[in-house]
Amino acid sequence: MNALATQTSFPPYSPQSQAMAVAGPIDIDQLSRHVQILRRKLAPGQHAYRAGQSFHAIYLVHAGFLKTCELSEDGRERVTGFRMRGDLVGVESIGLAHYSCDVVALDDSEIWELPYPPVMHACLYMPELQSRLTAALAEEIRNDRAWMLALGTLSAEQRVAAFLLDMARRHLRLGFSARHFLLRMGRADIASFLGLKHETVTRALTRLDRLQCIEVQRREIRLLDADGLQRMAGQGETIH
Amino acid sequence: MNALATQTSFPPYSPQSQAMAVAGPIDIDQLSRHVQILRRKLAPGQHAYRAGQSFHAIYLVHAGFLKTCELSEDGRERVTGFRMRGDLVGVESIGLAHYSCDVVALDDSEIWELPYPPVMHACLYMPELQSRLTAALAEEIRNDRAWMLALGTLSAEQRVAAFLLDMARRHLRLGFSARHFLLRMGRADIASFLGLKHETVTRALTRLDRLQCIEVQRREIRLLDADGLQRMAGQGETIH
DNA sequence: CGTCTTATTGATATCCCTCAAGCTGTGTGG
DNA sequence: CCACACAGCTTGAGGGATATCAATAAGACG
Repeated sequence: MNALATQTSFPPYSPQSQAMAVAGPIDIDQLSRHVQILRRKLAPGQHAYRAGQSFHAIYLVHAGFLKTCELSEDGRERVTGFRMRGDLVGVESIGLAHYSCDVVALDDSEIWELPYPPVMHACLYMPELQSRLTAALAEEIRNDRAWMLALGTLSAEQRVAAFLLDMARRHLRLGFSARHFLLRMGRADIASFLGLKHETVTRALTRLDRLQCIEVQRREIRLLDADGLQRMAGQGETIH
Repeated sequence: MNALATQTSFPPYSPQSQAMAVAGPIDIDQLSRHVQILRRKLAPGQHAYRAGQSFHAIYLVHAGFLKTCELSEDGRERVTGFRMRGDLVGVESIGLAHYSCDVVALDDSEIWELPYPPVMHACLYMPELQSRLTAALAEEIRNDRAWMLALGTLSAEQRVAAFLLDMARRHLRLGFSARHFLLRMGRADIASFLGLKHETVTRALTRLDRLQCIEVQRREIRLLDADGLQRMAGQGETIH
C-alpha cells in the first residue's frame, strides 16, 4: 500500500483548513458575514450543476476534484478544465440566467455555494472582494488562452507533458508533492481536455515513461525529469 | 468596384456613433464623467499594446479590426481572437502588472483607452459599471470555451465553417450584411486562430466554395447557404 | 470469483501538415 | 504605362502524426 492510496479524498484537508480565512481568491470569513454560504458535498460522478439549470451561485472548491465540461447542441462535448481546492467554479455563467456548462465531481468533493446576487451586493461593502473576483475572472481567461496556445501549437506528446506539469504545479501550490501524485481523472477526460483520443494519451504517457521522464502506473504519476518535460513542453521555468 | 471596397475603414461609423452613449458593454457617457478617456488611432500593423508592457488601461474598440495574440517563452505564437467595434480589449491582463498578450490592428482602427485603476475606482460610483464589466469578463470566458470545444471536436473544414458563421454573426450585430463581407485578416491569421495551417484554410474555403456553401475571392466572402454551413459546424440556429 | 470499466497495445486508415511550385493582385520605379 | 518585385493565396504531391478499429490486460467492485 502506497502513500497516495491513503489519501481517500483529494486534496485532503490541511490541519487548519476549517479555520482558514482565505481560500483561493476570496476572503471567506468576511464574505460569510454578508452572505449565507452553503456547503455541499459531492460524490464522484455527481454534478455541481448542469448546463441549463438556473444560475444562482458561484462555487469555491473546498476539497476534492472536479471537471468542467462544455457541451454543444449536437452532442459534442469537451472537458475545458479541472478544478481543485481554491478554484472558483461557475464564474463563466455570471450574467446569464442559466449555467452554460456542466461541472462534475471526479472525487469526493466539497464545494461552498456563494449565492450570486448576494455576492455581487456584498461587493459594495467589500471593495476588496470586487477586485478579487474580477482578477479571478481575468486569470481564468489567461489560463484558457494559455491552453489554447498549447493545444494549437504542441504535439500530442508535448500536450501531455504540459498537462502533467500543470497538475504538478497545482499540487505543489496546495502543499502536495509535485513529483508524485495521483491523477483524479481517466484517460478519456485527459484526452478530451487536450483535444486528443484516449489511446493517444496512453501512448504519450507510455512514451514519456520509456524516455525516463516519468513513471506511470495507471493513474499514479512520478516525475523523474521535470526539466526534461519542461523543455519538451516549451516552458523555460522549473518547478521549485 | 463593389460595395465592400468603398468601406475604407471597417466597420464604418454609424451616423450617430459619436453620440452613442452605450458602446458595447460599457456606458461611456457616464464613465467619461469619472475617468479621462483617451482616443487612440491605429494603422494596420500597429500594436495597441504588447505582452510585457506595463498594464495601465483596458480598451474599447470603437472602430476597425484587431487581433489578440498569445505568445510563449519559446517563440510559439497563436491568434486567440479577433476584435471589432464594441469589444473590450485588455481585460485578460487585469490583476497583472504587465499585459499578457499582444493586440495588433489589422485595419485602420480607433480604440478608446480606459485607464484601469480609475475605471475600478469609478465602479464604486457606478454599480452598473461593475456588473457590466464582470459580465463582459464572463462572456469572454464563455466565448473562449466555445472555441475550445469547436477546435477540439471539429474537422478543419468544420472549423472554417464555424469561423465564417461567427464573423457573419458579428457583422450582423454591428448592422452589416451577414451574407457578404470582407475578411480583415490573412489566411495565416485565420489558420493560427483555428489551430490549422494556412494551406488547410485555403483548401477548406475552396472546398466550401465548390460545395456552393460560400463564394470566396481572396478576402471577399459571400454566404450562399448559411444553413448548410451551420449544419456542418454542428450549430442548430439560423442567422436571423 | 465473475463482471464491468478503464487502460494498454497493435495494425491500419485518414486527415492534415510539409514542401514546393505557380498564381494573383498590389505597389514601385523607370 | 509598363516591367518588375513582392507578399499573399492557391494548388499539388507526398509523408507523418494522430485517429480508428480491434483485441487483450489489468484493476475495481460487487
